[in-house]
Amino acid sequence: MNVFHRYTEHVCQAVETLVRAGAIATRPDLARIVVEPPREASHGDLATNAAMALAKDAGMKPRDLAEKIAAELSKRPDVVKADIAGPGFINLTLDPAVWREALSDAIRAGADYGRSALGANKPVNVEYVSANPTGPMHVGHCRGAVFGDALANLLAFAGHKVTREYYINDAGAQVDALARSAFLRYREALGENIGPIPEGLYPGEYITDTGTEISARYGNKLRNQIEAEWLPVVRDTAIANEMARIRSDLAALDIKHDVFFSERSLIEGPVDRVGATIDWLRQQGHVYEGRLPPPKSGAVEDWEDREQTLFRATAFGDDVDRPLKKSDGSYTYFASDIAYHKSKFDRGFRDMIDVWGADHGGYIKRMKAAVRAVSGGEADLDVKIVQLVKLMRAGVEVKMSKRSGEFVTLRDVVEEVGRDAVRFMMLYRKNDAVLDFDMAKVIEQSKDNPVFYVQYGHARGHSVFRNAAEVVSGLPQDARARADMLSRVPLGRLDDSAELALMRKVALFPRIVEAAAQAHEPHRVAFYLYELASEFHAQWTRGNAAPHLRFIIQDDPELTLARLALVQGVVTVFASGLGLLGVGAPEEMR
RNA sequence: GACCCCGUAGCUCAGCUGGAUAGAGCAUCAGCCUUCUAAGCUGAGGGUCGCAGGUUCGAAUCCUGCCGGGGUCGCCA
Repeated sequence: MNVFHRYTEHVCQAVETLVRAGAIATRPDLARIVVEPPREASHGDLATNAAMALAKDAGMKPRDLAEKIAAELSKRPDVVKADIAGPGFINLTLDPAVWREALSDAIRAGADYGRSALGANKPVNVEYVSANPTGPMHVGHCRGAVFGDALANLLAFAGHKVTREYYINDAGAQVDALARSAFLRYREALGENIGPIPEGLYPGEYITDTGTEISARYGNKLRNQIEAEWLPVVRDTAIANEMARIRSDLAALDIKHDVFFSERSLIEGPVDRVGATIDWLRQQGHVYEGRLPPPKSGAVEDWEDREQTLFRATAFGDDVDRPLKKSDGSYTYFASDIAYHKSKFDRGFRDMIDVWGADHGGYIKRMKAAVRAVSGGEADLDVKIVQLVKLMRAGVEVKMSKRSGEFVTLRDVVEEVGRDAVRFMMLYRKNDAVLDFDMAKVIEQSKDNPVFYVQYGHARGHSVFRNAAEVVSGLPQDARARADMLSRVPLGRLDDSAELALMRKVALFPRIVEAAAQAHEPHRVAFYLYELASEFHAQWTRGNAAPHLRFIIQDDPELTLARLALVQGVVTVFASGLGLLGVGAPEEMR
């Protein structure tokens, strides 16, 4: 159990004791109690808002209540001091042994340090990427991919049973356009001059592969067929090829999925699950035939007022009811998506997270409404929007144009700057804020580059281990053996204030993991790691001017061992935290 | 016109779901290398948290209304 949980319990116990003794008249609700690091280090080790949070329930003034709780907490042998400050904060100064023990615990836990049971093994479905299989992934897809992947890592680490899912949009007009584009390339492969690719089709060169493949497999056979005959054949091959390309792009970024879910399978499987879902909703009274007011955008020329099949989204918080069928009788994208989310519910997910690009923001309300409807209010959908990425090179924006097919692919970026830089920088920003991604800056080996700065912290720790072998003769080479040894060394000599601060920072990691998982915000881990790196580098450099603060003290193996334990704790957190982000933790910078 | 995001130091951004004197990096200025890698560190200056109300012991954080920037509003996905 982490330090913060433990002291939250101690505070609760103190309050319970006071209630039993009659010092507090009414039993307050303890859930609001927070134990956190104080704003300023000078305030002590931990701070709690307990007195302020409970004052109202207890019918007491915050500071009066604080006095009593503080007095109770002072009785603990590990509490050196319990001060009251400001409006009623209780600041605890702890015996440093608490932090030393926390450090030993961290080392002992190793790769599992920070792992939490918060999720109670509850299933959660995280859907991310879900790019159309109509072409290579471009940088725009990158952020959602990395975000979703890191969020899934984080939730798993925080004790959820995570399923990572990709929804393949392999039905609808876009993949038909892909098929037509591939058919042109097929004719081209057979020697025909196809001229320019018509408007509405995909001009990308990449489709020639599929054209060549089809010509090799079918020869002239498809050429004289009518579209209804060749289209499904060409489409299947084209989609398979594009999905293979996407999977390979994802692999380059180390993005993983457990389930690739085909939209087409919902419609063309053994049963029409979209139709079944609509029928089911109709039985529940959530689908009806009706008319809609025209769109407000004013840009719709072919608007046609007609009676159509509508989902009663307004009953679940949306602004208007939403169509489920197009005029040609086929399902709208939304209809499929409802069936898809119903499938998630039927597969046992009560917690769903969808990661979407900023351009889909207007779709959130209706999807949440749909999930409410198909789950009878039992399931919760959180939609995380990742904002645009502005691609830069040395401060100059890299312009991309969809029309000319001139866009920077995900693969280009990964090849230019590396997986680690892409992943870290995509996470070094809140998901709903626009992100500038400078390809020149992220490969810079300097403190201005957060990726490097954090990785260097990890490498620097290992550099200490390499150098320490001369002073500590018995220091094991093997990482596990070393950690095992360091988890047992006496830490009493770690008494420098900066060393204690580092120990506190290490002890904070589990709390960061839980908060980030709860908020669905992996960027918090990235920022935390940056702060940890900052403190670690600072402590290192202090050793320049003050040699007695160096990690390795030539004639003092005992002190050296204690400090190596501190380094081990820091390194453990770097490795663990970077692992959550899917960023490598190198032992040497080259 | 409606809905969604954003607005915090000159710049780029955090701010732990309502707590203390609002933080970090860059930039500026003043310092630190015969070292456990200076690929780094220390210190200083710099803010009416877009504006105006409200909720309460307490608001950058929650509510309402404005202002500015971006996105979306199609039988595209």
